[in-house]
Amino acid sequence: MDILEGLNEEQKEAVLYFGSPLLVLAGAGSGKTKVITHKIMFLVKEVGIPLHRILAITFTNKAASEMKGRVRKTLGIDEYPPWISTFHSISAKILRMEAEHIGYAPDFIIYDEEDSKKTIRDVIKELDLNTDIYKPEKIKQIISSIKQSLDDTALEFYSFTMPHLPKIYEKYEEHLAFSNAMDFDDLLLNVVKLFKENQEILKQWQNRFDYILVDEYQDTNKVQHEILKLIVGDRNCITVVGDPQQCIYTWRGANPENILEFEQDFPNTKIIKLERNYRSTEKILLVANKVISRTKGRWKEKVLKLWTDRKGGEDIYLLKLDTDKQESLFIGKKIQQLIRDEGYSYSDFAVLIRMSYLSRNIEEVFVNLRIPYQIIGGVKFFERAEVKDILAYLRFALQPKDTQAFKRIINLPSRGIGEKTIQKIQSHYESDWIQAINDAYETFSSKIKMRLQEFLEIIDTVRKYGNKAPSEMAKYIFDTVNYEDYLVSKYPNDWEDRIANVQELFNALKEIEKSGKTFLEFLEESSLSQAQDNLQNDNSVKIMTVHASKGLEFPVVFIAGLEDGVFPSGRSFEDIEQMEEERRLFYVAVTRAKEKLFMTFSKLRAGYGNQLNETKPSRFIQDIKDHVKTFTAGKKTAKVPEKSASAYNSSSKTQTFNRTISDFKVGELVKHDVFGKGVIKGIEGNKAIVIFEGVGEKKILKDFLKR
DNA sequence: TTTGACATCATTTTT
DNA sequence: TGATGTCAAA
Repeated sequence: MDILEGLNEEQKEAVLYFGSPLLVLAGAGSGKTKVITHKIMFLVKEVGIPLHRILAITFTNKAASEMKGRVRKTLGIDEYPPWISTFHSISAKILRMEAEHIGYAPDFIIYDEEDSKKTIRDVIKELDLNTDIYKPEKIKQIISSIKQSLDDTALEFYSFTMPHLPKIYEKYEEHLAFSNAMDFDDLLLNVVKLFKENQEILKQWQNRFDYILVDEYQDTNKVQHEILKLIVGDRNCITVVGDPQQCIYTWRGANPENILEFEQDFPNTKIIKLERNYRSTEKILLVANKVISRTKGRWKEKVLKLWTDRKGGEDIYLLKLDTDKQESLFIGKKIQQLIRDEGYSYSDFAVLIRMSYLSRNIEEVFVNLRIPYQIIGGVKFFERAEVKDILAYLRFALQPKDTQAFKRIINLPSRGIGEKTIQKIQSHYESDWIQAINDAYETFSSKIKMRLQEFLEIIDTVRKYGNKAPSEMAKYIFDTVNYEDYLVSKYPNDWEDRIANVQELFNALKEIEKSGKTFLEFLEESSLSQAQDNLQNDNSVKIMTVHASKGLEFPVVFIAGLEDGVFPSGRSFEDIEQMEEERRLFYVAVTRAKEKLFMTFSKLRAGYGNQLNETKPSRFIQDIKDHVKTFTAGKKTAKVPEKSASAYNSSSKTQTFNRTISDFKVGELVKHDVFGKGVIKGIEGNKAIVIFEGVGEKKILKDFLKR
């Protein structure tokens, strides 16, 4: 395959540019991943850089593995490129190799969000502080933002209201250290520390890579930026690709301005803009451009303006519904209708939402309508309590320093070991929890001794075989602790689903035995797994948060819940910066659509419990209302332009759905609103197989055929 | 000391 | 809805 095949002028320029740092400002759907893949080809084939000396950083694991596959295929090689990965995975890889230099054992454990929060809660309790002032959630956020920004002024700032904050921070770090654990932020931060404190090691890592590429650069934070700066050094070997308008992770330390300041850190930066969009219709892009042109950001003049030569396109609809149930129902029915009428399949659709809990209604309706769907995001597989429980046993056996794993399982299922016993054990802690139990052992009553003995025996067995046969050990744990009974009594409503999840965990563990991966590698992968990683290419409608939709595209997109307080989120009301991010988020949502775009909002929406609350339409609607067809479902209201409402009604296929029709015969000539003329090839129940002129064969509900 | 029943609370987005 | 905190009984 030719390196420049199928690329436009700007893309070619970006691929071939070499000699100084390159910043590619690439709008949504402008082919930025393509540019990166082709650039890797160029570097290997033309510049002569060995593939394993190229470091390519993507935003998701899924993007990484897709890129790996593509590079492998286009270069016609067998092995997978080793250094295409996410920031977090690469950092973990580096830290495993260099752990000793920063005072960690190489088998450190990665604490997920829940583990970290629990650790902070423990610390706050230990220090006997008031949890109304010292809220674990908030404190986790503060610590996280400090670690992400390499700047501890926030510590001072919040110390006015929380004088013990520095103490909590310090204790939290201590806890992590003695658990031989790192939180997500540490994975990045420790790489910076490692490189800054060990010039020799930094040099070695610089020497490992001849070129560095970064995708989705707009969502990198300060630490990630720092890692890049360190690895690149004073060489000219970096290309970053991104779009400030798609920066949606400022709450994780990213900043749309970072990308614009790239030039300052990397002198002689060449900038190439990709504004030609290959994804969406002109009408969709018009709305997208409208949304983002209202931005108040300082970098307003640098906004990319997307254009396409896919002129026209289908109208974009904005629907107002009475209740959230109706909203879901509309979406479901519309999907079915488009499948029937226009030959779409389930996998062509995505429903985008601002918050994961909005998926519940939609899910319910889809179940009723028998629409196959997949929810991406929400509670992830490895975050499910039952999965974490079993994994915690394995984790603890592997790493008996792991405090959160220990606390999770020591009394699960209940074996009569409560808070006091744990405290006593903790007071004997020196090297790890097993040692602590043994040292505290003699102080306990015979009953507790027995229980601890049982626990230690389980752990001992798992320790012996855990690495070789993790799936066997998972089953062993499941049986020995009567985990099934525990699930049944704790979750009388959905224990079956939960057992199925455990079953799935067994399978996943079996897989690693086959693939030759270690259990530690598996653990690492699972803790760094992302929402998109589970995305399957099956024939189902995808329901996901806008965040999870980053980088994806779909022929038909629904954006649900366009209400003030939902989208934009109520949390963003007082903060201009946050509101700007909501706007960018909306922009990302709109630009996922290739052909059709529907936006919906509901007058009433259920909050927690099941209480219906009145809503206000999203303020973003104001910006786009001239470019979309608005209508109200059900009753017409005065506010809706007469024309639009009637336009919908006349074009609404659902209205014509119940026509009674006499039977068609094979060979009969028919007409269809969308596909035009055709001839019936066969009949299957209420559907007909029709060959349409210039369209081909389609299965169509007879109701939609005319003679 | 531990457990389980009950009340109360809050919900963005995620590596 | 579900997760967490509080309190009295075992």
